[in-house]
Amino acid sequence: MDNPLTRKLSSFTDFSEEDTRRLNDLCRNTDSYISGSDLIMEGDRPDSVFFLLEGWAYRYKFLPDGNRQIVAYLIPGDLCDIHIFILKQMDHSIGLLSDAKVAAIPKVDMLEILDSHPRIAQALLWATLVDEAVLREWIVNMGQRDAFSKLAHLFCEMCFRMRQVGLVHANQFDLPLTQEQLGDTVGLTKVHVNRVLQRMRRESLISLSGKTLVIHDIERLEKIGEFDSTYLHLERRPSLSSQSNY
Amino acid sequence: MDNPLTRKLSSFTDFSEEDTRRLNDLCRNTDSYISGSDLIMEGDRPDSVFFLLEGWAYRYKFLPDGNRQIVAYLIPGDLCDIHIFILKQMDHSIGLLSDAKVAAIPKVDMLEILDSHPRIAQALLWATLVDEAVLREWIVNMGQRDAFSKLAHLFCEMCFRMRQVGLVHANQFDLPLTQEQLGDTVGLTKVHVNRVLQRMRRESLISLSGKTLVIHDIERLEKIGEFDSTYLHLERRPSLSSQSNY
DNA sequence: CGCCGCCTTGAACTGTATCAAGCAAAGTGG
DNA sequence: CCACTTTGCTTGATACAGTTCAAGGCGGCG
Repeated sequence: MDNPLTRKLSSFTDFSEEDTRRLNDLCRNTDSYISGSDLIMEGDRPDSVFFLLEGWAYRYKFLPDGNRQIVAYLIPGDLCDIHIFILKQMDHSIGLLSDAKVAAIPKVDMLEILDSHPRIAQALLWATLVDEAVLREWIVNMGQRDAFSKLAHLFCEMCFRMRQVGLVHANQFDLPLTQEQLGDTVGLTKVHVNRVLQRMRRESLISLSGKTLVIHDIERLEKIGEFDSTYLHLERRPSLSSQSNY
Repeated sequence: MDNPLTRKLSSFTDFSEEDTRRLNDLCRNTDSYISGSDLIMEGDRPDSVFFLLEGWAYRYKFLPDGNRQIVAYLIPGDLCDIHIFILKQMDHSIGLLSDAKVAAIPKVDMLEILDSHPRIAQALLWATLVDEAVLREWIVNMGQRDAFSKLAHLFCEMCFRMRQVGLVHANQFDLPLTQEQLGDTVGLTKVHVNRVLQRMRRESLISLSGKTLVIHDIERLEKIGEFDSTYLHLERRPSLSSQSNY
């Protein structure tokens, strides 16, 4: 019942009994993967949609010079490309940052659900639109903020997203990233990330050790990162009636 | 007939007579806007989908300090958020970079087409997935490349996109941007953009004056920008049969 | 004509990268 | 269970890409 997909999508709409049952069915058959493995590689043409139930994953691209850029994080409740079957091939890879539990939903099942459960279809569409909004906000982050603000913003975003799926307790949550990966996310070197983190600790903003982040002063962190959560579209829309599933 | 939407979407699929006619109908009623005006503002909840027929537009966000980040360019053939009616409000604004001709497609018409013309629906979905891929590539651009490569990459991307809609002739096309706007796109100051452009001119890579960009050596520019067009998904998929419209 | 937006140039400054080394914790294999 | 390796974190010194500030020029437009 209490699965992260249902939980996440519920912040967009209320599901019928039937909807909820269908969503839970989807998550019945799961596979376990170990940290560090890749779910999908650039160039692949997957025939299932992967849906993350436990653990963290990330989208990334490699560059000719061996550098890597992380372009998104996936946390429990997130889907890897609902409509991947439209494009010819993946233009990026998806790797796992922790051991993970994943449900692979065959294309046909996916299509059937999208057809027969408009409310679910709409909620999934909402989720992909939010993903897009997150990409835009990352561009803002990389283009306009200094190192300190960049990381502050990232931490705020992950806190909000993790909270949405019930994985934050007392402003504390899993963040299974190395400092180098943080750097590859916001376009900094690991050395500089290290120094920024130290400053954050010194200023009693956060604690980060092992794979756990504790945010001590979220208001201040939001201010520093110029974080405004509206782009996450967490609030319910006023009315959902009379909406097509597109 | 020869309208940029049809032309763009044709690079994804072949339309039937009926599809083409419907697409052309959409572009029958157009509005003209002048350069500098805003099509949609952050916070709006538009009830039409705007579709750009002539001219350039851009998505942008303002920051508390007054800085601006450009998060996308829209060129003829591009749509502003097909499914905007899913989200509660716009999380960014869309402004015009030149005088423009725009078709406003009422929500109901949009929904009707999506329902009754699966091939069009699929093509539009393809277009939004490409938009998303472009966002990811921009993140890579901002995170991993130096000023010279950033601008080289941007110019290559715009050249490919403009070519797709038939607006490039002899490697020359409209680029109605100030140096400051270029800077707001890739996260540089206008001063530095200026110096980079001068270097590009000195090295006979481009000419840029007025609002026209000429690329003299696209191969070299691609190499400098590490540009690889696969993320634009310009190639046809092998088979389009037996696909749902999702 | 005179103003204003945009481009250009120069000089000084700084945030972040680079390079290099050391250290601690966690695996790994014998 | 201990040596060994690996991986991630930390620190310092130095270098430079890109910023900031400031001023001048030029072309288009009211």
